[in-house]
Amino acid sequence: MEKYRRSKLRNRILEILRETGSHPHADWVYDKLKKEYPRLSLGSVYRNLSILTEQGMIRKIDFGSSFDRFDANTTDHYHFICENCGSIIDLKLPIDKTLEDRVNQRTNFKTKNHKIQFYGICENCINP
Amino acid sequence: MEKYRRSKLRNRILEILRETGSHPHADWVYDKLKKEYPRLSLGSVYRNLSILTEQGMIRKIDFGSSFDRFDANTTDHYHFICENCGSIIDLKLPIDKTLEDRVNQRTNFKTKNHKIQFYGICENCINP
DNA sequence: GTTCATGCAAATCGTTTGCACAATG
DNA sequence: CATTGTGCAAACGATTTGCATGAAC
Repeated sequence: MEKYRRSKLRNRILEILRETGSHPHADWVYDKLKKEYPRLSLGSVYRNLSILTEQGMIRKIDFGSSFDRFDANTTDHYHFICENCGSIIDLKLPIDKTLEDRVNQRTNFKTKNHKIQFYGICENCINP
Repeated sequence: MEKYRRSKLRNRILEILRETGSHPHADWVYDKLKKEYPRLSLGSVYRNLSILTEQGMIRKIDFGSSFDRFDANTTDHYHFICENCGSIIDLKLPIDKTLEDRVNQRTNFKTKNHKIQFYGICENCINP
């Protein structure tokens, strides 16, 4: 009971994504494959990216929600995102700047800042 | 040389955002204020949220880029985001599960996972 | 041959923008 | 009065979807 058939295009999209170290947009994939598949449509790229994501072959980089959220707490803080109810909660945890040191020691990047999101189940959803 | 005048609506939006601990969408703010301002338009909400963000009174919670990005590396890893060229780079840094312990100790949440994004300047942009 | 994948174009949806009028200073 | 804020509706841009045709099995 396979849900999806084999598709050359889908395999190729996965290949392309694996070859590049970057984290491209659908558009970039489309441009990259347009020469190879002159009749390629952007819709098919989106469809296949979504199937590959569902299959766990690739990941979408985002916060889960597709639209903008705003936060009146402008001091630096980490976020907890409840996987059940979707709410985002500010954490009182102190900011750990040593994490940035770890990056600076192991790479040639200059890190200035970082954000953390924790995922799990919030208090309200554990004890309703 | 003030850039913006005082606006009752904008003050009210800021108030609403400060009152709630959550991190609402524009839509939620709109619904919340619709009774108070029956002629309110969603456009004005967006405009004011954007002004408040520019003024540093509130923050937008996002990755900076407005469209979806995909990652063929499905093993857990942290990301480095270059503030100059915008590229997102996978880090080889080990995942630090003790961070989740810190959350679990101080809250009643059950944390299962976390993501980190580091922001700064990448190697290529430091030495072009 | 039946079912899923594709190209194409139209639809969708969150967000932005142009305009005429109201509010601010 | 000069300029910014607002409501309204239209525009925008990334993504999704419906439909007819082509590929997979």
